[in-house]
Amino acid sequence: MLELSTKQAEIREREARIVESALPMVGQGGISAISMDAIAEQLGVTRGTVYNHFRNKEEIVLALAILAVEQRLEVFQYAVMMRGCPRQRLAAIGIGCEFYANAFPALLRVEYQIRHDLVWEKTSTERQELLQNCEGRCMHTVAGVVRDAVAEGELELSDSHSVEEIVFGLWSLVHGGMLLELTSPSLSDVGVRDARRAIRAGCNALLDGYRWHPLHDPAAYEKWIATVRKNFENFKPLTAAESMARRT
Amino acid sequence: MLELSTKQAEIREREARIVESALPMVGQGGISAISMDAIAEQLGVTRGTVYNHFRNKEEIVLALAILAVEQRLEVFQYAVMMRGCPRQRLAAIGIGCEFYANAFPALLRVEYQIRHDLVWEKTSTERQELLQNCEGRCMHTVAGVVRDAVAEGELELSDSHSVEEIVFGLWSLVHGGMLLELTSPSLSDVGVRDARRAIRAGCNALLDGYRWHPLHDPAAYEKWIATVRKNFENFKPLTAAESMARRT
DNA sequence: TGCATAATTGACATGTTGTCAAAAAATGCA
DNA sequence: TGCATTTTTTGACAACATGTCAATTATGCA
Repeated sequence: MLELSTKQAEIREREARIVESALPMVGQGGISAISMDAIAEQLGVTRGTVYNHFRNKEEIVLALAILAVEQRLEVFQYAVMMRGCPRQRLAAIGIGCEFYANAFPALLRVEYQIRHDLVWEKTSTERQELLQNCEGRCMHTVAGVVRDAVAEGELELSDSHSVEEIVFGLWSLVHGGMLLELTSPSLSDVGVRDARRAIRAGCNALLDGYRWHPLHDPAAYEKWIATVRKNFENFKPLTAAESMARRT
Repeated sequence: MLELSTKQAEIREREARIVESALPMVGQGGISAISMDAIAEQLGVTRGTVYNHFRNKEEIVLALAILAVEQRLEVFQYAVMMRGCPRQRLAAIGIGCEFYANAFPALLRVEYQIRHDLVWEKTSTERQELLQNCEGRCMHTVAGVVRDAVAEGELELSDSHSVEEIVFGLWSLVHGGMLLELTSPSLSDVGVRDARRAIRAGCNALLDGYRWHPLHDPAAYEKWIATVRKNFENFKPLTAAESMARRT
């Protein structure tokens, strides 16, 4: 009984350790930088054992992506709990995205890496669904705030401004902007010094364009995001082990 | 003399053929789907010869990316020539992006693929600079329209709305949105049926948010983009061979 | 303790990349 | 044209990584 739990715990824990040791690799050099050899060596086992947990590299990356999106979801939910009007809470999610990018740069890269290559062909449907479910919950969190805004009369929907399209617009802007910041070496050559600031400005302009009230007020906004940033100092990250345990 | 030019032409032409035959591979399965063997076989030479042209796979991908951005630049310049007020010409560039994505899906994928992996470590600085220069010219084309709008009094700049930040905002939104459309299998699950429409709506809202006049008028907009789309039917694509030749 | 089951190992087959000396072809020159 | 020189091409080779699997070892349970 004691032996059993010891062994089982070891195996369970190893799954998290595999994923953890793959993270810096994929974070730095992409999927192809993952080395099964290196992972095995780091864990003190042979490659065969690693393959016992994950059928291939891609499966590991997918597991990492799930971890990433779970962490992001955690951040979003933390942001959305803050007290403020819907537009403020939406801004908090935006600041949450920045916080996430700062606190978990490798996870951010994984989110981008996942959208490529033959990952989708080589991985199991179950894990893929796990990821999609998680992404869906992220979007749902944002959509909830948009719906609150409508309910409270801050925002009026139209046929070209559905809740989903608004969420998609914000998502695209933040996602695209951060990707450019991360991967475009020539950004500052082109005159964009502070990509984050530009993304925030873009989001505010976008919301103003949707006529989401109260319209952007620089002073009030700066004050609010300072509060939000302060709040995020108390955010408790999700560990790989916790995330694994949660799924069982 | 005749022999010389024959041989040299063959080599020059082969460079384009290598790039062309790599395009569908990377377009489908990412960088790792490029097979030097397959390329060599398609050209009827051995691998060694291919390595004589490009030091490694990544260099080929980079060459493809240059081709892609050159094609995009061609599209942008075509769009920007259309007769209309600055906001209309900017919309034409947006439609140009859609046209580009439809007409050259593999090139679009290359543009995304390039932003990953160890491409930047393994490739030559010269080719990297070629790409950055080309990207810069793309952004410059867009920035020109923004500056026109300012000159004509359609748009007022502020310290949070510089020309560069506006271009970056639009770029992020379109880039991010198209990437999501391309790679997010769960988009329609989440309620986004027509990503392109959502991107257009987002761009219009963004410009309205920047208070770029004339503000969005659905009827006029639809009419204008119909004209633009019609115009694009006469667009003449740039071939790989032309692009190569141009660089010499 | 001993047997059944599960986990681990490491050698192996396969495939791909990038290198390089030798062979072949092209070029230039007398 | 014939020959020497330079360039291009070739194919064999080393290095390396992946994924498989039969044999070995460890564990769980009666």
